[in-house]
Amino acid sequence: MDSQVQPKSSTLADSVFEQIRTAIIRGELPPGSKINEPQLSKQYGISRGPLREAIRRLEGCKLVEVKPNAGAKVVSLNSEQALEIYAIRESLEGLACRLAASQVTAADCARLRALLVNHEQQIQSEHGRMYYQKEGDLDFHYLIVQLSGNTHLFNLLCDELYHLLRLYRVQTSRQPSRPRQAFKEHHQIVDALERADGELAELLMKRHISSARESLINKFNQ
Amino acid sequence: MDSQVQPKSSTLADSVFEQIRTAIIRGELPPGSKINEPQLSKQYGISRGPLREAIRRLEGCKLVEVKPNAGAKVVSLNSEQALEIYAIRESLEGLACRLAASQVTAADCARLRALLVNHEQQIQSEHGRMYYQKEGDLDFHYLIVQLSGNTHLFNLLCDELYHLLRLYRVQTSRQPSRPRQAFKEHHQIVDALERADGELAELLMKRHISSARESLINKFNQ
DNA sequence: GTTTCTATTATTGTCAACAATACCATTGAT
DNA sequence: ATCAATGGTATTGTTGACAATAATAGAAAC
Repeated sequence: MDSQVQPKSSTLADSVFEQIRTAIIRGELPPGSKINEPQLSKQYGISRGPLREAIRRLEGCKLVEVKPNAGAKVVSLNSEQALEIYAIRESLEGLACRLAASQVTAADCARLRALLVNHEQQIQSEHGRMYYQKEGDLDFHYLIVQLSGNTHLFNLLCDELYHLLRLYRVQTSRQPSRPRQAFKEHHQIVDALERADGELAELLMKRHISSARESLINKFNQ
Repeated sequence: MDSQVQPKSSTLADSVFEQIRTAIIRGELPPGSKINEPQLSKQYGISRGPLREAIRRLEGCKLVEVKPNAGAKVVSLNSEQALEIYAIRESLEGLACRLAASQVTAADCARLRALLVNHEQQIQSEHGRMYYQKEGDLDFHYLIVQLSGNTHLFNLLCDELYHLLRLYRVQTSRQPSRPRQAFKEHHQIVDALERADGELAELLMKRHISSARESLINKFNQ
């Protein structure tokens, strides 16, 4: 019953924290499911001490909710909450674009272009369904946030909000939408970055994410 | 040596988590200081088990950094990191204002005005130094974020970013600046909210926070 | 047959002891 | 006198056991 072999992290709590987190993000621990301490401690081959530390850390990351004397549950997002996060994401990624525009190098832009070209090939080979689906889309957003140079912004988006949104996608197993359109918008954003036009880059990114949010609204409105 | 009596929370880990967090925010546990498990467990009258859970949860909230086999330290922000957070805050509070503008009631605006009037009295009685200093300033920002109706935005700002900034202020024991000007800007923001002018409210709030950031830059540039 | 009460079980919360690692000071050598 | 090595001490990491609470199933009453 013991499934994974831990990748030699110095402390068990840290190691198990990572493992549970990826399990949650992958959907192996579905949203709303209860976290059973004896079962998990057996599964990972550790005692309940470090396991509980890992759970408490996940609670701090808002990936699980723990009620006294009732245990921890994987957090579950409804549509409104997902929209709330989209609004935050729109604002923050717009900021990331504006910051990135003022300091990207030509090499950075080349990397962004390369990402997009690579993704486009996947689009063609997969008949346009793969781009969003396989999270290749996120590579682009990750890189831009990284290029913003704001470490806290990076952690906030990539270490928290993206995880939460992934959680929601797992939950609704929602299909990718408008891949070609998104691809086009991505290129326009890089255009703006190359011209060091921060305001435009911010505007385009906000509009881009807003479109994604709109399509999400339509999805559960019909 | 046992200082506080815990306010009867159901689980010790939760109770101690709160206590340590407020101790950090108040500066009783200064940034960079080491967290000694035996000492704290004695101080709070609990064993190391729940204490470590609390520490791990603080780690998830990014209030402490824990290194394997070396223990936990209260997180310490340098000026650049504080500026990073200010940039995030500017973006998010702008969003909060835009959202709030579309749904505030007259009663909400009245509450905001009442807060400002109350603060103004403190300004006069304290010769203008108290407004920022005593964190009365934050009441206003808290309420606006709350009125945005975005729960995740509220948690993010009020439960994480504000705490981090408070930490920085404790660290530099920085004095309040430009209280009267801030007071004026606050009233202008409420003006915009009353007119349900989301765009203006967002702009004013972003500019307001940007000013605070600028004054922070000047402070450590001279 | 349904409901309520009780007893059993499982799970969570807490603790104290043990193991392992890092920190520190003293000692010895060059 | 400076530096390296070594031993002791303090702190962290981990475990298993115990206590307390909640969940569950079964029996008795209506």
